[in-house]
Amino acid sequence: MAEGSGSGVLRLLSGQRIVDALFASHPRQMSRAGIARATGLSKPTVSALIADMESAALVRVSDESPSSGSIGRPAALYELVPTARHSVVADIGATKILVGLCDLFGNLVAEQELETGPNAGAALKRLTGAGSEMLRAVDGRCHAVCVGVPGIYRPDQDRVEQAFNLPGFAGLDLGARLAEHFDARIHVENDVNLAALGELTRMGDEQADGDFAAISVGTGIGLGMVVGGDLYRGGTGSAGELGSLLLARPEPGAPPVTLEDVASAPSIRKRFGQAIEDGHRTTVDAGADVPEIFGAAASGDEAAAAVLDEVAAAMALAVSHLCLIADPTRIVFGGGVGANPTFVDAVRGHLASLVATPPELAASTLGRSAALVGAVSMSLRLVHESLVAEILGDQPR
Amino acid sequence: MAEGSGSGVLRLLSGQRIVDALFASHPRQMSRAGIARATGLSKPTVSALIADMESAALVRVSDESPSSGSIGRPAALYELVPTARHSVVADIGATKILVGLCDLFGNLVAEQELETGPNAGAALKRLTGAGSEMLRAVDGRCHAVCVGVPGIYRPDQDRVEQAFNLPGFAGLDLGARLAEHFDARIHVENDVNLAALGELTRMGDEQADGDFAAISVGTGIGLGMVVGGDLYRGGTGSAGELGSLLLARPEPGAPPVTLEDVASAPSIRKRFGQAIEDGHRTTVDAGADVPEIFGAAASGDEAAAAVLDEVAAAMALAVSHLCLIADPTRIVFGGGVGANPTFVDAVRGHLASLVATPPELAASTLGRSAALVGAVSMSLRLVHESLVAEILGDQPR
DNA sequence: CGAGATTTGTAAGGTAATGTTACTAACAAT
DNA sequence: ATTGTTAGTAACATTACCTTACAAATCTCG
Repeated sequence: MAEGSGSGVLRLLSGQRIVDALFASHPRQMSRAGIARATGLSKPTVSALIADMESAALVRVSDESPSSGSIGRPAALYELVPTARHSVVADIGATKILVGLCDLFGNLVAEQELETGPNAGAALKRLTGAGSEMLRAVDGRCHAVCVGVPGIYRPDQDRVEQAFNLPGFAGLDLGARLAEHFDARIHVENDVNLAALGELTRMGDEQADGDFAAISVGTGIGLGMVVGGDLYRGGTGSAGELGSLLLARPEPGAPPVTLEDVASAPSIRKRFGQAIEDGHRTTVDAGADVPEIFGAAASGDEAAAAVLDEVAAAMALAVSHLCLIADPTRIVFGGGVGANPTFVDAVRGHLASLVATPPELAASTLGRSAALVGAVSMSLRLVHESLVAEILGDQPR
Repeated sequence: MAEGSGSGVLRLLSGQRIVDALFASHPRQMSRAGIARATGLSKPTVSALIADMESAALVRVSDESPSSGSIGRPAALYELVPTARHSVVADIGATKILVGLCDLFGNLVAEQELETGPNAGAALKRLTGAGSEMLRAVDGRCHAVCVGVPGIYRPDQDRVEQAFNLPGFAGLDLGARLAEHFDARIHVENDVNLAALGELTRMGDEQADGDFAAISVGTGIGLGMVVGGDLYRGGTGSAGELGSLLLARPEPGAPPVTLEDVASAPSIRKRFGQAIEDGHRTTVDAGADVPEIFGAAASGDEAAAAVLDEVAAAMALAVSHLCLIADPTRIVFGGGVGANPTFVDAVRGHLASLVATPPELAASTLGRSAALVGAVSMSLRLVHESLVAEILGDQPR
């Protein structure tokens, strides 16, 4: 009842240190003596905790060659069991849902693409069904579920909001719905935020020292930020609504011009058509899609170049605001428009004249799976947080 | 040597829980039994730790009436000794330096105003001298020093940068200089960031659930943000350079127009003179200062109202960007211009048409001492972090 | 091929810190 | 005066750690 500090707290701390050391080592194998050196714990302590973890099937003795070549008694190398826990990850998009299953190390061991369709309930059922099926296939327990949605999710109210591309999902209590199917830690997150997390993990952990932003430019425009290793969500969960950013003070009577009105994929196509009507020369069809337009711009097409310049200038202005307010050290552009290197180059050119020390700009290499990679990363965080407590806490006290 | 988990870690955790409970209680007095209830620790444990803290003069038995009126044996009420530790706080401004001394609870027990002067070295000497004198007066030890500067401070390099109003401070290794005079934890921080922290503490801890921003508008324009209770500094420590924000895409050849070009105090005065030249009617002198101009605008003066409208519109546009990118729940305006309620009202009016759900806007009530209050708050954080370790860690092992 | 070196892992004992139980102390109310 | 209630303490048990010492397994060198 007392829940004091003496009942296992220290043990959990020590266990966490061991698991952290195992995750951090390359390759993820260590002898107990090595763990003791790495963590500062004593050898007997490590042995005792490892024994518990082994009986809980969290770690096992590796089959590897017993590290021949070194002097002394050969070590018994322990490694984490990748299948000890699985997580279901998903990215709900306007037309497709990506579902995956990842193991303790974040390896995607299964992946599937579903139709979103018009009916949120049916889509959700397909999602949970696919996830459950994947779990059954590996005969695994589910430890965490992380789902990305193209809208604002308020964790305190468990409601999806402003998911305009997703009929039926508005107001949905997605967390509770998922909890009906999975006895696991549930996490719902904006898809652009997850994409930012995905890009960050792809970059390698070491470059993640500064603050980081990911801008997704496609049908809409969104911004995800990672601050000090954690996602930044803002006071009401609606940070990063970059698409609604005003490019200039609205004239009285005239409708305001937002970034999305200039730099989203539909706007770019419309502006290209307009540029041709305005008499700009071109070799491309007026109904071209964005990659064609940008490709033409890169090879000197006048109308396409004019549009690209206009679009990049608008985005550069928005990025300059972002830099002055939030000062990220690196920005990755993703989405159908943003991942285009021609686009990023053009933005970089404009930005140089707006900001004294512009941050690094890069085009995403993850493509459509950025949010799913981010969901994996988020799942791993959840696992790291609670895995040790679950393993060691359920011991007979 | 081993530095394992067993050497006092648990004791520190328990001690921290006790001190936290004491700081959180109102009034800051608790019996040992009450502490045991509040922390979940057992009574003997609490007694042992309190005994150590009492012998270290961190806590003492309160003189208060022994809580008559309640049944049972009267409790010995313990309280933190406010003078157990002191912190030196300072706010270095362009013309004045505010120096203060605060106790364990953040009460300012001494305060003094110095001239900044043109010589950084001499100013620093006056500052440290005043601080040392205050410490001598209370016969106290210095636990933390927190100093605010009007520029960017990079903790990793210990350098003050972009302190344009502060001749001699550019490139100064302020942290090391302070460490020469005070054997204490040293913290140097941008003054606007400290002001944000000050406004936050003034608001009361409870309103601080969301994210919070403070915008200082005076000779220059700065932004400080508090995210999840912590100051947000950005990737290179230069987040919040709101003054340089561009109000529109710069026309080729023309100089870019920044927020500071419109909404800083000098710009406002200049624009008011311009408005009169342009033929706007006025009852105020053309060389009026900002409070006079805003006062006239409030009572219907045409030229002043035109300038106020222009200034507020520009600020509202910048705030709209801030809202879409960072989504604060509350913004406080400080500084000579920003603290003016007429100004805040005008910005609020413009913002309503730019943002769907605008955050709460308020004028600062702290005035010139906002940064000093923030420095006190930051000092208390430092004290909270290291106080228990210092008291309990120096026990004979 | 055997002795020494070297490293891993285990066993035993000691220490630090906590919790539990049971007790005494002090006061209010009946 | 007795009873009840709450505060604080003393003694003991428990947890979980570290240290020291030692056994086990292998390599190296003479």
